[in-house]
Amino acid sequence: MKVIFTVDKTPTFDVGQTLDCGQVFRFKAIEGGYRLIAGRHCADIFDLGDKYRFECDDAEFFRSYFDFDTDYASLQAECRDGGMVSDAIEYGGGIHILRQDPVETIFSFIISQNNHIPRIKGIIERVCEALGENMGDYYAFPTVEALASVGEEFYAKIGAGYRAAYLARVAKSLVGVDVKAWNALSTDDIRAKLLSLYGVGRKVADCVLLFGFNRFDVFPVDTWIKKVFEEEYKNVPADKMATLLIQKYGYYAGFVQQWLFFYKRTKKSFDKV
DNA sequence: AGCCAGGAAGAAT
DNA sequence: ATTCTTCATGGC
Repeated sequence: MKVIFTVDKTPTFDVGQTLDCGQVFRFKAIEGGYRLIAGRHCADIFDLGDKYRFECDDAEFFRSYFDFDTDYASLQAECRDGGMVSDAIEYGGGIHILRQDPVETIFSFIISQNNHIPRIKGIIERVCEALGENMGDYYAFPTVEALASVGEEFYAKIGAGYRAAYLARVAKSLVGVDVKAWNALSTDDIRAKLLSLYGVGRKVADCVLLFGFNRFDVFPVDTWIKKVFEEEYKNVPADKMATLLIQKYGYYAGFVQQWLFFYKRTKKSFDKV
């Protein structure tokens, strides 16, 4: 925890929005900002009003992780529709889509299924405390070997519920697999590999594609997104709905999904728009 | 107290 | 190929 750098707060970058839009779970509020843990790295991020001060162990890691090289302003300009998407961008335009580790996102989003965010965070934290390397004042996300060194009983004991069997089995099936190498494949081919993992369906696969592989021609459909489009696509199954929304929003579907998700989940007056 | 949570597997139809 | 049921647990 020795490297320090600052980043401007702009209309297209807000740390609070970026962390709270549901894409990442290992963060918490601290005095004056947030503590974020990603993989084996940690950053304390302080809100200085007009900028953010990052105190971390690896500046290059977090500069890449926060996706500062993407031009969000022109991205947003292309996505504005004068309607719902424009409103969502107006509300959550400070969101950046993080560049997370694929294996960490696989496990995190298996845990997330049919679950609450506070509980998801608790389960992930207990897994890291038990199996991750002690980095001093935090725990690294465990290696797949560590995750595979325990069985279903462990994951049940730390509160994963019926997802315990999924976690144990996926851990063992990923030992020795170079998941990052899947990046060379097409979005559809990566999705097929993800769907072959026990406990990974279309929704979790699309979250991993978006947050772990940074593929934006995906549209994860969950209960909140269903609410957004309930009139437009009523009685359409979630995975078919995802396909329709990808056709509708094209290459930027993933960004649109995040803006709409954040807007619907956090803005109470959304329905009156 | 009940209902719901960023779903998916397996069975039934 | 599509729909229904079940799954474990905590937060609200």
